[in-house]
Amino acid sequence: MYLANPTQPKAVTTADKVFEQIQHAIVEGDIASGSKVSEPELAKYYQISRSTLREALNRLEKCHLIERKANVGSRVVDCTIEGLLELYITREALEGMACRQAALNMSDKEIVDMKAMLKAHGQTQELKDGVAYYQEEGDLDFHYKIILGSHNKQLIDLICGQLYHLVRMYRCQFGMNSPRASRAFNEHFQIIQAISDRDGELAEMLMRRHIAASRKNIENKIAQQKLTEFNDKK
Amino acid sequence: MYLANPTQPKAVTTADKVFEQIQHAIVEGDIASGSKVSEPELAKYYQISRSTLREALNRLEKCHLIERKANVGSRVVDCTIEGLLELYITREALEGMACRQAALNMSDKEIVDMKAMLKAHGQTQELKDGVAYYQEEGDLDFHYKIILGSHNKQLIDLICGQLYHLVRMYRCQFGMNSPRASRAFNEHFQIIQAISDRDGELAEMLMRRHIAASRKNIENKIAQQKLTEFNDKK
DNA sequence: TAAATTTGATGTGTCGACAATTTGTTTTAA
DNA sequence: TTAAAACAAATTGTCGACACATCAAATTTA
Repeated sequence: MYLANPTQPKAVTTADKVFEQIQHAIVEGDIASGSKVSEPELAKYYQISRSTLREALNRLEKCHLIERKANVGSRVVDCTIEGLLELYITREALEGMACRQAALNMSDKEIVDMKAMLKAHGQTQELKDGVAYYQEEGDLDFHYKIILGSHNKQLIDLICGQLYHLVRMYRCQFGMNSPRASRAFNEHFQIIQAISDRDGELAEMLMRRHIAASRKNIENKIAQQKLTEFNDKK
Repeated sequence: MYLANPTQPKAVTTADKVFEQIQHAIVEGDIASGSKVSEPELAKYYQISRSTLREALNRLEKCHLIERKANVGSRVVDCTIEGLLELYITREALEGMACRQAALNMSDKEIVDMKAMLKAHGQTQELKDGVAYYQEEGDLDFHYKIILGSHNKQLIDLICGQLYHLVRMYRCQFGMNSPRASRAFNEHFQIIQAISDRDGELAEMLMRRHIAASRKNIENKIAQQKLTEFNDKK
C-alpha cells in the first residue's frame, strides 16, 4: 500500500528522488523504525555522494521520519504507542480546524467534487465490503481533500507535508487497515454535509470526533493485542 | 527584542551557529522578508563554505523562515496579512489543544511554578504599566510553558520548533508590541485557573479565545493602519 | 581486578571544485 | 519591430577529499 501525497512536489533533483525512495522504505518498514541510518552505507546503496544523501536526509527530517543529532547521526523515528497517540491528538487539533476552515473557504465546485467522490467510494464499498484496501485509499483521499479545502497554507503544509508521512508509517507498521470502514464512511458523509451547510463549528466538531474515534479504536486494538500476547505466553 | 526559544538545542556545529545568526537576522528584518537569498553571497559574508551554508538554510526552511525551489534558490518568506491570519488560525488549533493537554498532563509542580511566574509578571506590570517590553517577553514565556506542559512531543515540536519562529518574525516586522497587555494578563490568569482545576475543555476554549482575540486585535490594527494611509494620501 | 587513559577505527562536519540548470542578454530571422 | 533562438553569466546541485568528533577496544595504572 502506498499512496502519493498530493501536496508533495514532484522530484526533479536526484536528492528528491532518493528522498522519495528512502521515504517509501521507511514508511513501509523496509528500513526498520528506530534503526540507525549510516550515511556512507546509504550513499553507497543508492550510488550517490554523501552530500546528496544528506540533502535527502534533511527532507526526511523535515517530515519527522528521521531524527538527527549533531556529530552522532540519524535514526529512523521509532513507532511507539505513545507516539501514535500524540500524533492523533495533534491530528485532531489540526484537521479539526482545517475542517472548520474548509466549511468557510471551500468553493462550491470543490464541495460538489467531494460529494461525488464519496458517492463513488460508497458504491465500491458495497461491492468490496470487508476489503479495506480501497477504503483505506479513499479515507486518505477524503482527508486530503478537506485539508486542501481549508485554503490555509500553514495548515496544509503542517498536516500534508509533515504529519501524514508519520500517519502512513504508523498505519503500515501497526497494520491498521481501517477495521471500521462502514462507520468511518458514515462519519465522512456527515462531515461533508456540515461543510456543505457552511457550518464550520459543526464540521470541526465532527472531524474531531471522527479522529478521536479512530484513536480510541487503535487504543482498543492495541490493548487487545497485548492481551493476546499475554495469553500466548501462558 | 529577541527571546531564546527554550526548545531549540544549543548550537554545537558551525552550521548551527550560522543558522541562529541568519534566523535572528530574518526575524528582526535585517534580511528583508520576501528577498532572495544568494548562497555565494551569504557564504562569503559568514566566511563559511556553501555546503555549511546550505545546511543552515535547510534548518531555516524547517522553521518556515525561507522557502526553496529546486534549481532556483531560496527566498525569505514574505510577511503578508493573509499569512499572519493563517498563522494565528493554526496557532489557535495547536495551542488550544496543547492547553487542553497541559490541563491533563502538567505536574502539580509545573502548575505551581506557572502561577508564581504569572504573579511575578503581575507585579512588574504594575510597576511598568504601559511599557510592553517585559510583558511581551512574559507573554511568550507563558505560552511556551503551557506548550511544554502538554508533554506532547509532536505539539511541542510543531509549535515551538516551527510556528513560533514565524510568530516572532511577524511580531517584529509588524511592530505588534502587545497593545492589550492588561487584558491579556487577565486571560492568562483565567487559563492557569482552568489548568489548575484540571478542566481540559475549558482550558482549550479559553486559550482559543485568547489567541482569537489577539488575531482580531491585529486585524483591527491593520484596518486602522490602512485607513490612516488612505487619509494621508488625500 | 577495576578504573581510567590511550589509541584506533568509524562516521559526521566542512571544504573547494566541477557539472547542470536557470536567467537575462544578444543575435538572428520573420 | 517583434518574436524566437542562441549565447553568456551566474547560481544551484553534486562530487570526492580532508578535518574533526564520537565510540569501543586495548593498554596502562592504581
